[in-house]
Amino acid sequence: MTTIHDVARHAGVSAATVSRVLNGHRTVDETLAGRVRAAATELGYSPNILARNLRKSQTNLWAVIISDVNNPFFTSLVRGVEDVGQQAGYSVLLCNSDENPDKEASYITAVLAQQIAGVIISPSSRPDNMAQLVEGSRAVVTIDREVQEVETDAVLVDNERGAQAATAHLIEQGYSRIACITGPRKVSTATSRLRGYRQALRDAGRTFDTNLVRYSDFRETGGREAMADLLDSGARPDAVFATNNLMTVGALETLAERGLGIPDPVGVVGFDELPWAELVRPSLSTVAQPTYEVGRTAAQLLLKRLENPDERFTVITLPTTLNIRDSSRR
Amino acid sequence: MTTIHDVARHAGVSAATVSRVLNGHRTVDETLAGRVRAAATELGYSPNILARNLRKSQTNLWAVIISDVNNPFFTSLVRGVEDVGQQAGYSVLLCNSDENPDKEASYITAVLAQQIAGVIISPSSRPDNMAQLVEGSRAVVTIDREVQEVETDAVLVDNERGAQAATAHLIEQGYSRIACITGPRKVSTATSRLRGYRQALRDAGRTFDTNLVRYSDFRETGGREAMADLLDSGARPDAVFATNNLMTVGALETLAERGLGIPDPVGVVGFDELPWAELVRPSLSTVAQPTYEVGRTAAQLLLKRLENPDERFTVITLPTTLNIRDSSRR
DNA sequence: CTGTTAGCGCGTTCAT
DNA sequence: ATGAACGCGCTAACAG
Repeated sequence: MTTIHDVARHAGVSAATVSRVLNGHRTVDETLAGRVRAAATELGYSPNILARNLRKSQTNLWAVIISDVNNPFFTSLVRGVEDVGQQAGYSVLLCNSDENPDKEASYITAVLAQQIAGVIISPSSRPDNMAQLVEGSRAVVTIDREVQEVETDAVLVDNERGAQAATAHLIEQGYSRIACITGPRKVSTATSRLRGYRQALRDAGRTFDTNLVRYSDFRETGGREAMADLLDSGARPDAVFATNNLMTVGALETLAERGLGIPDPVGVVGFDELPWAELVRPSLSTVAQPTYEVGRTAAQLLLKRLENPDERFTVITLPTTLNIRDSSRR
Repeated sequence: MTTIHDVARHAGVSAATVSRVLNGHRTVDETLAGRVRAAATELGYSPNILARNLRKSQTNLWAVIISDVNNPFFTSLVRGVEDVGQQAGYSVLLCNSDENPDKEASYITAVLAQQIAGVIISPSSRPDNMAQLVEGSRAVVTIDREVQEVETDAVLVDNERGAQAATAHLIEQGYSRIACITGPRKVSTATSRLRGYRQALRDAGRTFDTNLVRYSDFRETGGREAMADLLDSGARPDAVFATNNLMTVGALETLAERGLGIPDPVGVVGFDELPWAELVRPSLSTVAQPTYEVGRTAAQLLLKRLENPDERFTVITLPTTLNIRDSSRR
């Protein structure tokens, strides 16, 4: 392994000068700099990242803490992050919190111990985790979900408006008893989307009926059970708006089991795109999020924050798109 | 930040002793060890991983280099790796080579520079990348695809037998002109699965017709185009076996566009499970791989290799399962 | 069994 | 503008 000293000796300068050249400090004479660069390539020198990390008390790593790697929403997002990070010389650590605040907490501890340069997180329901992360980390960008208690840069999507559009569309198609399966009460995406649903009902002069609302867990099983409960409870829904992709899948499964047709007698719109929404029969209407863009944007915010730690926080809200397909069209 | 010296002073011992206690070297007197542990917790000491990394010339990181983060096959696998790695104190870096050997090469360089402890890789078609990785890295486990030129621990699935079962099933359902859409000629999964297809035809006394075979790229678009080409070429397939999930999706899209019914007039079986194969209509027959298990097993092999670098290489082949659903049953 | 000593390779003072 | 010297925090070799 060739070190900075080998290069220095070979170029006839000091190690300090080599370091300066290699880090682009422009206070070095051009001829010397040339000699250093020549020596470096000749010896096949590449810097020891571990030594640099220790010296700077910082890695060139980013962490992305998400709640489910198997959810295509997150993988596409991770890819956006990775493309930007890679470009800027960062590697991306993937942390899968599994919607479990304890697992999240343990990842946060690990991230702090590793002296990760920047963190992108879709926070779980426990605000003190976030507080600890923000406290101990130099750069944090929140994605997907808002956390009231802690201020950070953030990239969100317009959940309320998306949910409203979805619900309004169901109303406009003539559905009258529209149910909503939403996520945990403490997760902002669940409440925003529920708010949008409620707003659409209000706009149409409908009453908001809590019998038609279920709080679930953003998972497939949860969606399945919520749908079953809606059907069994006497609420008699003729349409359902599910506030994430996995719960939509669960709801579809229940409807299929019960032999209920889609879009008649029951219409369905989901939040989040499914990867092969066109292949599902009937094809599935969804509120699509710009997932890759969310990742890219978050990564760009992270880069900015690392360059300029004292700037004011930025919150970017990206729009959703309503994709009307067969499951809600009658 | 409290260091090992602070703890040493507080416990009235030397820094070396503290280090020994914290790393479980059992040559320390129990009373001293107790004092050290007490001092450590009292001071809220946590070791500086960056310093340890430099000293040991090794990180506590694993890298997983895969060809497509958006493919559910890989995300489930990554999760298996992560669950094991996390347990053993490793964090997992996700590297997305995108089926692009250049991207793969650049990740390999990065991995070597970072002094990553262990690497799990689904290799692209360029063997010298693998050679370089194995040369410079202390522990490498190959997954999914074989590489002839380089020997490593490996976790594979029984591709040939899986493909054979799928094809035999189509034959048994009475399909007579069974096409195969497979992957790149240089990727072992593509050739093994093609071999299984061929074997099943031979077993049934059918002739192998190259007009019914297409080499594609394991992607959705590739599958779509290959299917279109099969239909347009005059090969008149009445069934198709596609050798990965994304190409299966592509093939289904083409069939839908052309208004061709499934399973009649065209039967379909895919390799790899689709996340919501049951929701696709008609539901999709597949050869399922134990993806999570592949990840777990690879991670366990990696742990073993790190503990015992000089053992002989292990190659584990896991079985597949044929899930017969509606797309191939007539 | 424990303490002393000596780096790991780098970036950054502080002199010159 | 350049070099000498120092230390980031830890672990491993050696000595006792």
